[in-house]
Amino acid sequence: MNQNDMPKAYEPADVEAKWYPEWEKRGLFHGEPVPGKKAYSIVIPPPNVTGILTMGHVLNNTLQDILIRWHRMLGEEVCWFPGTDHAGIATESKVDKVLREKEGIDRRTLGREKFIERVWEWKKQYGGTIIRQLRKLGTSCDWERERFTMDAGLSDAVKQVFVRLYEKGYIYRGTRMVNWCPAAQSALSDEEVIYKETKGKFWHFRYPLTDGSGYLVVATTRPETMFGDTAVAVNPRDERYRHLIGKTVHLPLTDREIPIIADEHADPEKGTGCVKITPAHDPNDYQVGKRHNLEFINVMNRDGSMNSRCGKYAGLDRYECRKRCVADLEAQGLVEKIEDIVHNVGFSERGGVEIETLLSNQWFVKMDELAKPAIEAVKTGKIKFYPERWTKTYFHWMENIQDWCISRQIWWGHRIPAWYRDEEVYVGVEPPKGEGWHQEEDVLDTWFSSWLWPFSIMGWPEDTAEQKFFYPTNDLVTGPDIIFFWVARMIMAGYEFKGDLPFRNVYFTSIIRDELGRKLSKSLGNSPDPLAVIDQYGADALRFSIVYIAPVGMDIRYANEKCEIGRNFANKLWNACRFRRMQGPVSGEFKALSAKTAASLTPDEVLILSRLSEAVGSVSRALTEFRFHSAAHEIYDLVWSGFCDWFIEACKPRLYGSAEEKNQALAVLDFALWNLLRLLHPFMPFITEELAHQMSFLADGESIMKAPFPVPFPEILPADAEQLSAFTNAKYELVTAGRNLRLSNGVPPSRKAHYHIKASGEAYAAHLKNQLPALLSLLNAEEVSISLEEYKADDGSSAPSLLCEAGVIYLPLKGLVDTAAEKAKLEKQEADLRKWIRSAEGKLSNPGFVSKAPPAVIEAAKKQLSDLQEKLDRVLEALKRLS
RNA sequence: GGGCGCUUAGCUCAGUCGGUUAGAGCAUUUGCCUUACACGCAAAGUGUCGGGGGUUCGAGUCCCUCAGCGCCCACCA
Repeated sequence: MNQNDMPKAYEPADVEAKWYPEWEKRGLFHGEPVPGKKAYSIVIPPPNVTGILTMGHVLNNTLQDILIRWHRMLGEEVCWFPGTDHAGIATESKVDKVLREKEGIDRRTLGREKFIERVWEWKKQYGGTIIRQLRKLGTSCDWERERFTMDAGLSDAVKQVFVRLYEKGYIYRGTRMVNWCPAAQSALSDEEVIYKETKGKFWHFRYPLTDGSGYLVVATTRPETMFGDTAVAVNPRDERYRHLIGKTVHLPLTDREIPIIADEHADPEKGTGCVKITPAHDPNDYQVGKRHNLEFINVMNRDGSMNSRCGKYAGLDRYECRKRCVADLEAQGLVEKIEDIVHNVGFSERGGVEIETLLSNQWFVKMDELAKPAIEAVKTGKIKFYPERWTKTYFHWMENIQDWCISRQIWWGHRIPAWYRDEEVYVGVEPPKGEGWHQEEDVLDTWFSSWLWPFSIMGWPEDTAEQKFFYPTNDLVTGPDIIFFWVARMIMAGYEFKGDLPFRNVYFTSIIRDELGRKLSKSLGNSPDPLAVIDQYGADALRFSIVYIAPVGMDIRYANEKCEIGRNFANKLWNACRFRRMQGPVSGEFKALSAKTAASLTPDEVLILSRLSEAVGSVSRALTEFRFHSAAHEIYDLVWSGFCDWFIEACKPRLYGSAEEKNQALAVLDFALWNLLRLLHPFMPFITEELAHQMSFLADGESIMKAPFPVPFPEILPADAEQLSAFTNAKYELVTAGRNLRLSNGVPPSRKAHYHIKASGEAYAAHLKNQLPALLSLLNAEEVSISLEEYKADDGSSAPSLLCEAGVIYLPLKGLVDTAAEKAKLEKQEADLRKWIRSAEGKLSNPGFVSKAPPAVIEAAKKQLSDLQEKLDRVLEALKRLS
């Protein structure tokens, strides 16, 4: 091993390409049921099989990998179950689009069977993209257990669940108002509709009374639905219209007469107070229609065009129809006025088009009974949410839960296991015996397989060792946007089918936005490609940066340049190790310091080891509480500031000193580095593995993945560690002051300086004298004299000085000193001190404080005041000397 | 309309149980290629903790209130 074989800068690409296949080859990601051993498991939120890696996935999977790697190092039997989701509508439209563009075939001309074959082909060829990309990130999923929601086993689980719920009476088929997506030509669940503020018109139309006595004015945003109107409603208490109740109006553009009815639904404050009732196309009108026994007229085709009930408008697209209706009504003088309004309009989450609410025959799941244990689990804290506030969102939804529309009029998905023959309906896992049965054409909502994921992935409904050992899983990491779609439903499914919760903790990640706070989206072009970022900065850099910048429980503002944090940090760590290697081979004490070394620790060593031991504890605590970001900050600060800036610099003279000093310094460096690498490994897996080998902490064939996670080591530290650390910090404060003096007085860095320190007391003086080599090195000084006396120059020249906890540091200067600047600096110190003294005195003279504050706080305040006064005296002395 | 969150340095954010003089990174200024690192080192400046009120010996932190911003749910006449 020689010092030249580590490049000056860390080069991630080769290191990542080397280690990932190695880890996988050695089976380090694999988890196996080991009865008696502590289990730790996570199921991945399965990305869409059509998906490509986004920054959202990066965050999500990095956090999961941190947890997984951490627990693996804790010696638990760990398994991270990966896989992908068949994503019904998304995949179907994706493949449909590809077929149309590349081959000019429509899925309908292809037919159901052929089309599904093509989707499978497409899935085989392109479906693994996101899984390959996840490997680049370093995720340690158990790839041997990769599953797909349409795998045979998972499809069995879906059928089982459907049949069980049907037999329990929780699944039913019925004609109800549903959300209809004209693009997908399928029903959607309520959760798949997103409402957007949209500019629209509020048209006021005249509906003539059939008795010729005038007209009513109804206001609507959807003129084209008027062909489905079967009444006009007014509020029974509305004086303006009471006399019209029971009469009829002529529905314009048709030859129909419809009644004027009284119903509370009509709001006198809204519009004109008269509402057209379209029971087949509006949820409220549907209720009104039921109350008044109105006719339900569906006026639309599956694709959103108008049907034969619309007379000459039949076949027109809904928007075209709207235009023509308005024009024709205008021509007939039936338009009273047109207002501009902004209102919320529902769009299909996937298709991006305006949805229709319409009456349709669909399959539903009754949810209220399923919700009960799931609500209870979160209420009692058996399942915990982080951040906790998401429980409110959860409870609100769960306590107002609606039946779930699970049927979809598409082809790609789990076909509903129901068969029809004439009026008979058969529901079962296997098709019915006998002739004449045909299976339900509809497939199930994608989430109907996702909600079973935590146990279907482990082989349910078979009774498997995996379920016994790994179920319930421990933690779930996912975005808050799918709390209803997925999290809530998994909890319900867990209790219903396994009789137990699916996971104990749910960590909701931040949502990633761009630098301006906008959501990342393809159309805005502000969606960075994680693979390009990995190429540029390295996977570890991306992982670390995104955790480092993720604010707790809030959205992340991400920009690629922020990956410099992680890249620079990786480089810093790399060079710290490179420096260490230049000093010679690894010592035998990296795993545990010898008693001899521990007994002769220098104050600098005591400080860094104390900090390290504490950091190990607080990083572990932070991870337990899912405070990833504070763990990352802690490690970053420890490595950069504590270890590199101070400790390495302070130990340099010892490395060039006696053999005994050098060996001790190396032992401590190695011990600290081996702890740091393991502490950091869950966050930056590649570089830590590489360095552990570069440093020979590990032999060939070993991996840091299986090395024990560090534990605090207070037993190594001396009894007076705290005091020694305080002295050392005070020493560093003097160094900073000395450097300040040098810079502000223009002493070039190339020149070795001379300093004098007037120590604050015997204890400080002894400590500083004892630490002279480190002081000289840190100050880049030739000489530092230490005494209890202030500095006096033989030739009468003066010396600027700065006041610190441990004493006053002087930088004697031959020749001219900028006394004005010196004086100004001292005067500022004086002013600050007086301000703080006033505040301290004020506090101590407050009778309330003295009588009510805890004694320790009062003592601290007294000590602070006397320290401040002492410092002020010294500043005043210096000022006197100057004038 | 209901709920949740945010507002701290130029920017992005920490700030634990209410307790010394409110911190970090980036950016800025100054000096440095000092033999691990210029993806670096050293030093410096920067605050009405959104406004107002209250509780308390003591409030960035707890309570009330107002304002601005964001998100979720409900609401398509």
